[in-house]
Amino acid sequence: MQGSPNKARTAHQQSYEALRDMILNGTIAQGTKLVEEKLAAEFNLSRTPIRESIRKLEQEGLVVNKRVVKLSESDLRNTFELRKLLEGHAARSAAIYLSEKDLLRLERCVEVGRSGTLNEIMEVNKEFHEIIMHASNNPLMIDVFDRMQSVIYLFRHTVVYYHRPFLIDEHQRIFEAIRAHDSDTAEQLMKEHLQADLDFCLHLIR
Amino acid sequence: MQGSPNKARTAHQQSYEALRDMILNGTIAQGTKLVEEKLAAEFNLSRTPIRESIRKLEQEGLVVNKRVVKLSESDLRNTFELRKLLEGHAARSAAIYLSEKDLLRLERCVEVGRSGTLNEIMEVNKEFHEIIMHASNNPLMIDVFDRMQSVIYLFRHTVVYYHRPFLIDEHQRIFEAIRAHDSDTAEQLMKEHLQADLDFCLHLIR
DNA sequence: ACATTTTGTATTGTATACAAAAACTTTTAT
DNA sequence: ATAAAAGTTTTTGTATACAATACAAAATGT
Repeated sequence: MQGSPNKARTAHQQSYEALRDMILNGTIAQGTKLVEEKLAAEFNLSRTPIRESIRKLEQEGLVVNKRVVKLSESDLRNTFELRKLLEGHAARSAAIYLSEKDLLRLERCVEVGRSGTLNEIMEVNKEFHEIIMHASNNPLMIDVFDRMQSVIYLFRHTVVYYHRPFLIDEHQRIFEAIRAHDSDTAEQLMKEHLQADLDFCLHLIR
Repeated sequence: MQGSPNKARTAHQQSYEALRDMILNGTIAQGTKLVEEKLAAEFNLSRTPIRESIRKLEQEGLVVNKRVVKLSESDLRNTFELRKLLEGHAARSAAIYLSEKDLLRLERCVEVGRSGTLNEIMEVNKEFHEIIMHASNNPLMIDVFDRMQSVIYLFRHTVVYYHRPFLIDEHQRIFEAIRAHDSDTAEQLMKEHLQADLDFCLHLIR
């Protein structure tokens, strides 16, 4: 999909992605004011495409009032509350509708989660949740989920990096509930899983 | 806050609102291609602010690929599925946390819903759902809800205009469940209420 | 010393011009 | 007549200039 490092992208797309990545990996610190002209100079562009990038980042919630967000504890809580709703619902759908092919993909995510490198684990963690979210079959919900990804990323980083215990065991149990078409359990386990993520994050940031 | 009809809004804010309203009330037909220069001429502005307006409408889902959306049956279903999730959850919170003041406001919405003019009914219908949504106390969810408003509006119009039966009765029962702090019932009733809305809309558009 | 106005500077908002790309037409070859 | 190619027009993307606004600092009066 987006894997091809296609150079035929427009300037504002490129600068958007570059800016987003810089925010996500901390190159641009939280709270920094984004000044159009400065960034334009830095990227060797005019203000016009930079402007659009910033607007998009604002829509995503990564920029508020021209400043890079400072994520607070309540942002964390709010994000996970919404995730529990969306992904809980999606897990339920997955238990009913998920294809054989996607079941195998899920299983592989669990396996790699046990044996992979740190980067691989982060990768399959993301994939695990994506596969389930897409099972909702509701493009609107998927879109909301996608919009949250950047913010989620900032947190997920900590979760995996600090090796949260039982993370993969929880994935495994969710996977099994989905495979068994047990929708109530799948939803329940997904919500508990996200709650555990939240608790772990909260524990870390204090 | 925003009640003051302040004329100190920027050009792109004004053109955004104007465009949105034109789409919502059908002045601009669904499927119409939005051409920046044409609109700029029409509004006596340059392309720059128009561009921003269109981008924002795209984020809201009212414009796709430079064309005004044609809402399909599955858009309708997807929207209501997400609403059930968000507003069901909010109704639950409302049953637990809603203030006396907001309870009174809710009650008034039900009353005006029985006795008001068509415009008043549409107004309080919106307010009823807003009060409950805000009880979620989750700005992120409220934001998602707000973003859906334009699309919801297009549908709500039909629902009230064609006098869906039992609409106010359902509001009344939801209100009573909230007042009684019965969160399970409140959530359940809200979901049923939205499902009934959906069914009514589906019935109409066929 | 404190509040208030004035001035200057930084930053965003808007208009305009031109280049690149996309969408349409017409022409040409099969 | 149809499909490909070339050309034409429309539309979008980007750069730049200037105007309006917001912000901070200095100056002025109390």
